[in-house]
Amino acid sequence: MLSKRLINEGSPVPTGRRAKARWRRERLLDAALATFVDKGIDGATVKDITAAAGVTQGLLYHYFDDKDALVQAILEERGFLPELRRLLADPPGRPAAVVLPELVAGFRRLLADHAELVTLFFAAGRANPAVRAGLQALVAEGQQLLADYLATRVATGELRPHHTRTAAQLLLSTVALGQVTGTEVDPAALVDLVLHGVTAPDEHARARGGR
Amino acid sequence: MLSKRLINEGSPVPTGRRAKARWRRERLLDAALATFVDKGIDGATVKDITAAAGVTQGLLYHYFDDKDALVQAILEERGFLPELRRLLADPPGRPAAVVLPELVAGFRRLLADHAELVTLFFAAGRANPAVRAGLQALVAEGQQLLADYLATRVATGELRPHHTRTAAQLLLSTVALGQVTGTEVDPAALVDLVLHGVTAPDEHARARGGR
Amino acid sequence: MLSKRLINEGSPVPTGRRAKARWRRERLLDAALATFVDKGIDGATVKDITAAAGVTQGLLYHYFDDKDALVQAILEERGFLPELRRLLADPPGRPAAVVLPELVAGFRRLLADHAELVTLFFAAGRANPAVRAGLQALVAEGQQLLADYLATRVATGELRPHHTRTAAQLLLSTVALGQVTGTEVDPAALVDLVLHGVTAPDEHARARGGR
Amino acid sequence: MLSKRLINEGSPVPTGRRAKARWRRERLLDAALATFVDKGIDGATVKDITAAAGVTQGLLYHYFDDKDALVQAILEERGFLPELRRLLADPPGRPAAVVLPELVAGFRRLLADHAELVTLFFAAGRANPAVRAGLQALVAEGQQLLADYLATRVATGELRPHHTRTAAQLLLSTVALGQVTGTEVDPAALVDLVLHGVTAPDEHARARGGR
DNA sequence: CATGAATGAGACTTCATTCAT
DNA sequence: GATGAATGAAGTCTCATTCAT
Repeated sequence: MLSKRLINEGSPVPTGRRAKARWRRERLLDAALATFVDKGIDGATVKDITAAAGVTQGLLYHYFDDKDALVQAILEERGFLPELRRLLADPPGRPAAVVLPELVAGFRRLLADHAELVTLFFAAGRANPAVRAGLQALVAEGQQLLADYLATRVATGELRPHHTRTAAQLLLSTVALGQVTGTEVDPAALVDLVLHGVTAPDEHARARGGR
Repeated sequence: MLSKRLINEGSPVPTGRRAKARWRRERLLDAALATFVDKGIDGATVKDITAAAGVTQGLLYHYFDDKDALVQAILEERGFLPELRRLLADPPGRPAAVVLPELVAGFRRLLADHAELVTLFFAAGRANPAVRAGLQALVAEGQQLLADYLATRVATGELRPHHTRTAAQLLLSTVALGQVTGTEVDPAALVDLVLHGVTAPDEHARARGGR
Repeated sequence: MLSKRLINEGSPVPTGRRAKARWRRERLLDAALATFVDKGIDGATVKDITAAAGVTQGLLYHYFDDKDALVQAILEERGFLPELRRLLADPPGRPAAVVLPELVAGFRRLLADHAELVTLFFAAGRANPAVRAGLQALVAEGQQLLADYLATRVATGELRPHHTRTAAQLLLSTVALGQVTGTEVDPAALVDLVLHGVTAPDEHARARGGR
Repeated sequence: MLSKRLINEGSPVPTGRRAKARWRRERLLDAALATFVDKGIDGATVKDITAAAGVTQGLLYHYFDDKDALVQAILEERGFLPELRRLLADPPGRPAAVVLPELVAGFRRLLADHAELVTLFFAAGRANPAVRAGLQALVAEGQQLLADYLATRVATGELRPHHTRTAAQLLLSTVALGQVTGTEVDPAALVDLVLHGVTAPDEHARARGGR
C-alpha cells in the first residue's frame, strides 16, 4: 500500500548539510501530498506523513510552522497555476479547429501530471477555506482565458457568435470532472462535439430553412 | 450561523412513542446533514450534530450504530438517486431539441434541491470510501442513461452519429461542476452549444464541401 | 509524597448523578491547587492533576475549557478576596492598640488558611498575567483599606500624623513575606514595633528636647 | 519588545580566541537573564535565549551543560549576595538614626540595580528548588546581619530592648516586597516609622505614666 | 427513552538535547 | 568553535464511544 512504503526512498540523498536539508524538505512535501491524496487532508496525520518521509514527527515542525503551513507550501510549490496560465493565455491567431484540440489535450495532460493535487483540491475544497478560494479563482481565471480566445475566433468569423463563457466552461468542466471521477475523456471527440454539435446535417438545414 | 441554531426546532413534535422516535431520527439526519455541510464529515463532531438536533450525545447511539452508520443513512435516506433515475430514464421518443433542455434544467434543479448533499459528496468523496464508490456509480449510471437516450435520437436520424457517451458526460459534467463551484450555467445556452456547435455556418458549409 | 496519593480520597462520594458530578469538579479543583503548589502552574501537567484527582485526563476538559480556565476557576472559587475585604474594611472606631493586633493576627491566619493559594500567587505571578494583575490589585486594595483605618486613628489623636500608606504597607508586607518565605512573624511584636518604634525612651525625650 | 532584539548587540566583540569565548559566554548569560525575566524560566526556550544572544541553539551547550546549569551560572555570576553582605555587615558603631536610613536606601538601590534578578527569584522560586533554597538562605542571612546590628545599638542604649529579628525582617520585607510588587517605598518614612512608631506623643506619655 | 459523566486512544505541537558537518 | 538538522519524550487537547442512572 502506498502509505506503507517510504516516498522516494531510493532517490539519491545529496551530500552536504544544506543540500540534504533542502532535499529532506522536498521529501516531506512529496510525502505529505501523497498522504493527503491517500487519506485526505484531515485524515492524514502528522505521524503518517513523517513516517512516509522516513523522519520523526518533530522534524516536520523544523521545516513548517504547522500542518496548515505544510498544506500552503504544497499549494505554492507543487501547484500548476503557472503552467495553466501559460497553456491558456498562449493561443495565437490560429483556427479553433486546430487550437482547441491542442488546448484540451494540453489541459488534460496538465491535470493528469498533477493528478494527486487535483484530487486533493476537490477532496479538501470544503474543509480548507484557503484551498477552496484558490480553487474557485483558478476555475474562474481558466474559463475567462479560454472564453477570451473563443471571442477572437468569433471576431474572425471562424466561429459563430455564441455564449463563449459557457463554451469554455463546458470544455474545461468536462475534462476536469473526467479526471476527478476517473472517467476517460477523448479530447478529439469532445472538441468535435463542441465545434459541430450533435444535430444531423439535414436537421441543421431544416432548422435554418425553417427560420 | 447555521450551526448555532437548532434544526427544525419549530416543527411539530408528534405524540406517540413510535412516531416520536421516528421524528427524532429524522431530526438527527437533518442536523447531521446540515452540520456535515457546514464543517465537513470529519470536522463535524458528534457533539456538534447532537447539539444541532437538540439532544445529547448519547442519544445518537440509540438511533445509529456509530458516526459512519449515520453517514450511510444520510446517503440512503436523503439521496436523490431515485429521482435522478426517473428523470433520465423517462425521456420518451420526443425530439432532442425539446427533451434536452428539459433534461438539463431538470438535472440542474435536482442538484440545486439537494445542494447540501452534492456539496457533501464532493467534499467527502476522498475521505469516505463508501461515499466515493456511491458517487462513482451514480455518475456512471447517469451518463449511461443519457447516452442511451441520445442513441435513440441518432437512430431516428434527428442527431448525427456521434460519441454519445462523451456528449452525455459533457452535459452532466458541466451542470454538476457548475453547481459545485458555484458557477451559474444557462441550460438553454448549454444545450444550444451541444446541438449546433460553435462553428460558423459558412465554415460548416466549407468543411462539408471540402470533404 | 503529596502527589503520589489521591486528594481527599477518603471523602464521601455523594450518590446521585448531579451531586457526584459537582463533587468531582471540586476534587479536580482541590487536586489542581495542590499540584500547582507542588510543582508550579507550568510544572503541573494535566496528567499530574487528573491523576491526583483519580480521574482520566479527558475528564478535566469536561469540566473546564482548558488549563487556563482551571486556574481561573481556582482563583474565583478558592480565593480569599472577600474574606480579606471583610477583615480590613471592618475595623470600628476602637483604639489602634487594640485593633491592630487583631488585624495582623487575622491577616496572618487568613494567609495561613490559604497558604497554598498564597504560595501559588507568588510563584505564578510572573508567568500568568491574570494572576499577576489580580495580585497587584489585591495588594493595593489591602494597603488602602488599612491606611484608611490608620487615618481615622490619626484624626482621633490616638496616632500621630504619619505616612499611613507606608505604615499599612509595612504591616502587610511583613506578614505576607513571612508567610511566603516561611519565616514566622509574631503579631504582637510586630504591632509593638510599629506602635512605639525602637528608639529608647531617653533618646525620644532627648530628640524631642533637642528640637 | 525586549525579546525581539539582540542583547548587547552593539558591545565590542573582543579579538583573540580566549577573550571572544569569554565574551560569548557573558552575552549568553545576559540574554538568558533578560529572557527569563521576560517569559519566566520555564517559559523561556533555549531557542529564545540563543536567538536573543545571536547564536544558534547548539552553541549554548558548549558553554553550559544544560539549561539548569545556565540558571545556576546566572545565580552565581549575576547574583548580588556579596554586595548584600558588604552592605549589611559593614555598619560601624554609628547611631541607628544615621545608619538605618543609609542601610534601607542602600538595600533599595541594590534591589533596584538587580531588579531583573529579584523578579526572577520570586517568579521562579517555587518551580526551581535550587533557586528557592538560595532565596531562603539569602533572606535568613540578611535578617540576621541586620538584627545583629540592631542588637549592638540596644547595647549602647540608643535603642530600647526589642525583638530585633522582627524589626530587621520588617525593614527588609517592606523594601523587598515593595520592589517586587512595584510599590514605591520612601526609605525616610519607613525608618521614621520604625524608629519612633506611630503612637501620638501624648499617648506615649500616658502609656508610660499608666504603667 | 434519555442523559451526560467518564473513558481512552490518538492528534498536533513544543522543546531540551545531541551530533554530524 | 559554531551550525542547525534531527531526535524523542512529553504536553495539551479532542473526540467517538460507553454506560450507570
